[in-house]
Formats: sequence, C-alpha cells, structure tokens
Amino acid sequence: MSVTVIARLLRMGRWKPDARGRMLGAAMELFAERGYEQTTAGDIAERAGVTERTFFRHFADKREVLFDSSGTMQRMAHDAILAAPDDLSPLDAALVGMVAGGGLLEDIHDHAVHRSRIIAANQPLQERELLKLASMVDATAEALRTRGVPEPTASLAAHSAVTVFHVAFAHWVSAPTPPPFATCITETAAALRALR
Amino acid sequence: MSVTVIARLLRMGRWKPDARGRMLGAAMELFAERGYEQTTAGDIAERAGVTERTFFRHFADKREVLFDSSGTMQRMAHDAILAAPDDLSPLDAALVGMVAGGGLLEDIHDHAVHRSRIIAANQPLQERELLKLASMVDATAEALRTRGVPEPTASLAAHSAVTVFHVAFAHWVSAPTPPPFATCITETAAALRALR
DNA sequence: CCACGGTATGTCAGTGACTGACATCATCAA
DNA sequence: TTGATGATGTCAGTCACTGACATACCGTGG
Repeated sequence: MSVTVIARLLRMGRWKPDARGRMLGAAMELFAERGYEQTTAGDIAERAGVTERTFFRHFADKREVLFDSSGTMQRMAHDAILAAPDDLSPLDAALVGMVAGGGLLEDIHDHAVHRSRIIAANQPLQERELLKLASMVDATAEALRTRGVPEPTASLAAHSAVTVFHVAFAHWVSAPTPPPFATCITETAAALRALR
Repeated sequence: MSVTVIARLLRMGRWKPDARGRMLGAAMELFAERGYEQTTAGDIAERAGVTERTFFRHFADKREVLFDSSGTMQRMAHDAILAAPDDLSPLDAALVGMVAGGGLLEDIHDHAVHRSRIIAANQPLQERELLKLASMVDATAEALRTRGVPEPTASLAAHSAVTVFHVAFAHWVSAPTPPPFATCITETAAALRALR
C-alpha cells in the first residue's frame, strides 16, 4: 500500500492542505516572536512546511503576507458603492463603501491591532499599506465614475473617503475600548465636513 | 611633485567635488536611457565615478535618488503654514503650504514630468512617493497643531490639503500647456470644497 | 486499472539591493 | 609635521527575489 493510497484514505494528499493558510499563520507567529525584520522568508516557509520558493509563488513579496485580505476589502467597498442608493452624494456613497470594507475588521479587532503595530514599526510595510490605500482610492473612484460621478469629483471624493477610513482606523486601533468601526467612520466624516 | 600637490594647485581634491550631484545626474541619465529597473546602483555609481558603497552612503536606498528634494519641499510647506495669516481656516493655511511647496516645481516642469513618468512605471517608486506624501501630511498636521488647530481637525485638514496637492500635481504634469501650479491648487481645492 | 495533462511543489543557481568592518585618503587646524 | 575628522574604497556577507527545470499530485478519460 503506497503512501499515496494511505494519504488518500486519510483525506489528505502528501501535500498538507492549505499551504497558503499555514504560511499566513506562520508569518504572524514569527513576526510576534522575533519581529518582522528578524524573520526571513525562508523562516516562514520552514515553519509552514514548504520551501522558500513556494512562499514566493503564493506571495509576490515578503510584505504581501501581511496584506492578504486587502483585495477582499477593496471589492466589498467597490460593490457596496455600486449598490448604494442613487440619491446619495458622491462622498456619502464612497463612505458607504468604507463602512462596508471596515466590516471585515469588526470581528478581528485584536488581530488588527497586532497587525497595525507590526506595520507601524517598519517603513517598507508602511509603504505597502499606503499603496493598498491608494489602490482603495482607485477602486472607489472607479465605482463612483460608474455611478456617473464626473472627474475630478470622483477622485476627490474617493481620496476624502479613504482619508476618513485611514484616520478612523487609526483611532479605532488606538482606542482602549473599541467602538463600532462604523461609528468611527461617521464621526470622522463629520469632522471632515466641518472643515472650511 | 605628488598627485596631491598637483590637484591642490588645480583647486580640486583628488576626489572630484559634488559626488552627490554627480550621482543624481547619472541616475536621471541612466533611468532615461535604460529605465529604472534596468539600472543597478553600481551602474549609477560607476557613471558618477564613485563606488557602489559610496552611493549607499549618500542615499538610503536606490529609490531615494529620485526623491532628493522632497525634504526641502516639506520644510517650505511647513514654514509657509507657520507664517500664514492667523485668520485663515486650517484648510486654507494648509493649502498655503501646498502652494509654497509647489513653488519648487514651477521652474522645472519638464524635469517633473520626466520624473513622474519614471515613478508611474514602477511600483516600488510609487510606494516611496506615497510615503513622501504621507510624510508631507505629518509635517502639515504638525504645523497646523502649532497654530493651535486641535485634532482630528489638524490631521483631516492636512490629509485634505495633500490630497489637493496630489490631484493638482497629476493634472499639472499631464496638461499639454502647464498652467501655474498655484492655479491647479486653487481649482482643485474649489472642487474639493464643492463636495457634500 | 492505467495513461495523460494541468497545476502545485521542490531544487538549484544566479542577480541585485543593501550592510558591517576595516583600511585609506583628504582636509583642516594646532 | 602631526593629529583629528570625515569621505571614500575594498571586501565579504546576508537576504529578497527570479528563472529554469525536474518531480509529485490529481482529476479525467480510456
């Protein structure tokens, strides 16, 4: 009886399932244990039971392992903007998107705090986060344009909404007792509108 | 007669002067000739007549060679905000800073266009640009706080002003006949204020 | 049960960004 | 002249990432 057959009986291939998930977990563990810079891509791969080469097949670079869900958040925001009531102003529609995207965070506050500390301690990670936010701006502006919002209003509303997201998030992760994320968005948006 | 003595007679050290400036020039030349990615740090150093090690003593990394004047721009914005009339709103004060920073660009439109094309073609460079803009947000918010503006208004006004700078700059480098940069700022700011 | 094709993984060699340690050269002042 | 200080050169090394190729897995059709 071959290893292959035994493995099949056990409902698992010789390759353990969910290599990607194991790498995500291994990375968070190692970053917590020794910090981001002291962890090599090879370290993550080893703990996950794969080779370094496999790590780079799943993640474009070492930083990406910390931004795995940003694509999902972007899509949720985009879709929510398209589904928002027609009579909303461009900024309000964009903010609906931010609340929808932020919904992903609601259940994982502690993880989000941990993650944001890792990022805050490392410049290359901050750069990557800024790129993801810029990508969120692009997706938001695109959704607004689909709603018929012209330029430069679409871009400016998208930038403003993501700024609100950014500032609200900073407040949300630093608050001792975290309020609902949507509340942070609403309050921050009110402060933005109060600007003259 | 030693080389040293001859060099002294010629009013130059054995080390040619302005190594940093030569590296900045060599980098722009090489990026224009072969592109950013096809140029190694060693290539830049060689053309500038120094070693790769010296390049990395002057620039924290390869990307920084394209952001040499961002610190100056930030300081100009910061100082202009502190010098702005007391009765300006936080957003207006921050916009004064953006106009002041943008003044650096006014004389070098062609160079700015060339540079922005190089950046647009390369993701790591876009990330670095976003980091510089984020740093400009921080400097702007700090100046506003010095003026007595409270949080979160200071952060939001700073974010908004830099957004205006960002969007206005994109328009300024893509316009066939470049308008004064200050005009772009004013018009973009008006569009931002028109958001509801 | 076997052959086959597409996909995930392993292996290996290589490039380039960046760093630390140490030697050397240049400049200025005592 | 000498000594202090700073800029540069030299060299070895780490690590992020990539291309090329071999191998193992897995579903599908024979």
